[in-house]
Amino acid sequence: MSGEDNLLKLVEAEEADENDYRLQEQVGFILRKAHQRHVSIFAAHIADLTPPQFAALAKLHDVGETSQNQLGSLIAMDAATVKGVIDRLKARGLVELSKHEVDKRRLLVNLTAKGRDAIARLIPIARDITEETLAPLSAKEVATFMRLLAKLT
Amino acid sequence: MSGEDNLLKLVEAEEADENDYRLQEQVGFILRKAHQRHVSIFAAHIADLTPPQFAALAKLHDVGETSQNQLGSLIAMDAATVKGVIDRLKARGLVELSKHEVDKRRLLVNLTAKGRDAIARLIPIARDITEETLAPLSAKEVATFMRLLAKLT
DNA sequence: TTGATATCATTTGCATACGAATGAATTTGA
DNA sequence: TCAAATTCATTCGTATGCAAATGATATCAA
Repeated sequence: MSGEDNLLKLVEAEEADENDYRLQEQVGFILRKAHQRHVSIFAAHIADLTPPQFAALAKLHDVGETSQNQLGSLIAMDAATVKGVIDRLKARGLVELSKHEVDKRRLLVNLTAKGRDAIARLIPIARDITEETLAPLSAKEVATFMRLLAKLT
Repeated sequence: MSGEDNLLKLVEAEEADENDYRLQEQVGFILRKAHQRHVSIFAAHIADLTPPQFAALAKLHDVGETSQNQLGSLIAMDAATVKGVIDRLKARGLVELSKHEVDKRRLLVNLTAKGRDAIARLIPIARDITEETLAPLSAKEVATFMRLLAKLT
């Protein structure tokens, strides 16, 4: 085999490599689609709340009063994002805000009675949403998938 | 055991059920976090393009000229979203638009020379991004995870 | 004590993401 | 054929999501 042949093969290999890139098989692309599907299932069951809004209420229900930023870190939202979510929940009377007595930087967030009612009503529905999202998998597959997905975060 | 006891147990069971809801273990919540992590890894490797923009270029590189909506369906974006993405790629000279000669409703999208150069340069980096995203998993786990993730879409 | 750091929150700007409404062009079907 | 339905694209409104800049407060350290 000549040197030219080797060079040609090398070039072809590189080009094949590039032509071979399959977007549909990349983890980021599928992750984005899986997330979209989940959001769509969520919306079909809970029309008046988004997943981030639900997450904020569920976490407040779980831990009680917290500061806005602390809540954000508990539900994986940066300060700018959590502010918008909390503002909208406040506008709807589901949470209420107050100032921290000691640390004047902190903005405390609490569920209102209406917020507590809402989250109590929605949690059983949220279970259905989880179930429907995972419906394409068998019970065993669900366990495997959740274990591996958790490793990716 | 009295009837009151049974009723009490039932009520407690329901409340325990609700108190037991663990947001951090729900597939939607973890999916959102996994997606966030991927986007962050992507941004660390490719600063001047978002994942959706990259997806549009990669798909155009793959299939060649298509209509805007067709491209959207290939990369899982609705019409409103894909318009914004393509507008920004056009503004940067990475794609060009033209009207379909026969079907005057259609807006055709093509890579420019600059767009082709960009995607050719970025595809190897995109492979690194996929690899880093999946780095917490072993090779075997990657195969399992990708198989199950694909079943969810 | 006080100056440097760090934390909490807000604001701005940009980029998805999608429902709903609209308009133009095409296709279908009675 | 022609009215109804469909498709393609655009626009508007709302909601994440994040980087960067800013201001107020709190903490740390020399």
